[in-house]
Amino acid sequence: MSKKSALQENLSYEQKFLEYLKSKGLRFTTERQVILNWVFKSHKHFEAEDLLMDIRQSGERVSKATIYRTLNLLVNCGLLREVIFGEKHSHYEHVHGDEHHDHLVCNGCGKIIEFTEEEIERLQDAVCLRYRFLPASHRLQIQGLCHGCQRAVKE
Amino acid sequence: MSKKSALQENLSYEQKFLEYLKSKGLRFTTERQVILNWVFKSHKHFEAEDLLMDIRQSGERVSKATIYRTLNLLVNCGLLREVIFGEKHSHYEHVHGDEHHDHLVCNGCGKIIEFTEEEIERLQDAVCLRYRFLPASHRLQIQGLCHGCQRAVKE
DNA sequence: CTCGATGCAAAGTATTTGCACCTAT
DNA sequence: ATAGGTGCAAATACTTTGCATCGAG
Repeated sequence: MSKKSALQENLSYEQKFLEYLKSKGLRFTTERQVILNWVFKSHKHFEAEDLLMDIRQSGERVSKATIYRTLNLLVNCGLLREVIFGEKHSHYEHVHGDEHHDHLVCNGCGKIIEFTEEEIERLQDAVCLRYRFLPASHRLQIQGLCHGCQRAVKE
Repeated sequence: MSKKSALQENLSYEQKFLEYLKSKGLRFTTERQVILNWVFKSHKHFEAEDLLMDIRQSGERVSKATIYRTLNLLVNCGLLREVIFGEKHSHYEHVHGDEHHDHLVCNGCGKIIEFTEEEIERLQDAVCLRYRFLPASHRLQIQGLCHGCQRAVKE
């Protein structure tokens, strides 16, 4: 299993999006191209507003409505996942193949730590089996204080 | 360990709320009394809107603003927990002592199945230890199809 | 050429807030 | 008496939608 280069990854995102659009009879517009590029330019979590700002600052121009419409498409085609961190607006992150991770959310500084724990995933499947439930996705997030913020509180 | 009667439980909720209010120099008003009664009248998950409707239909009168303000108090004093089911508005459920459960959410019929899995809780603590993270609360929810809805899809 | 896409502004939701009046303590 | 509380309506924050126009295939 060789690691894919950033370029290859980027191409595969575009590939996947193109296939999705074609399968639904939708079009690959300039705006969708621009948004796709920005979404996959960094690997951080982001919000619709962040994306809008970044694109505006770069000089390119896409309306807020189109941002929202396109983010929904990207979620539906499996390139993005919506992760909720307790705030009222949506946060998004990239989906990489089958890899799944969960989040530790610091109530102090807002930092988000990603972790994976195979055993928890396995136990979730066991729970689903027990209830004859067919899982499609899941979210696990633990809120608390990161190491740095614990020390800040003690002082 | 004897089971507490519904009456006893209800009293203990009121007790806890009263103590919380006193500790913060807040007042126990008629409106807060009414809301408290309705919140603990049933054991189901509910939303602010549900509560407002129920109270209005009963003939008692509390404004929407007061509902929201009081729900926040009840969350802060540990009597309610906010559970998020992917919708844009908040859902609440009762907190019973230390017992914690998580949710299976059916994308078909909206049914919510509660489950507890000690081992998952234990593994979460292990993860926190690994990252020197101090957990305060967590949410795990699995979305998918319940048994009934799986059959409906097959047909 | 045709139908889907875009931008804009208006409409929705869910929740919070400012303020004048009210009431528990 | 005096903070804190309440209702109301207006304000907010995020997201969706209607519609006239635009552009990809």
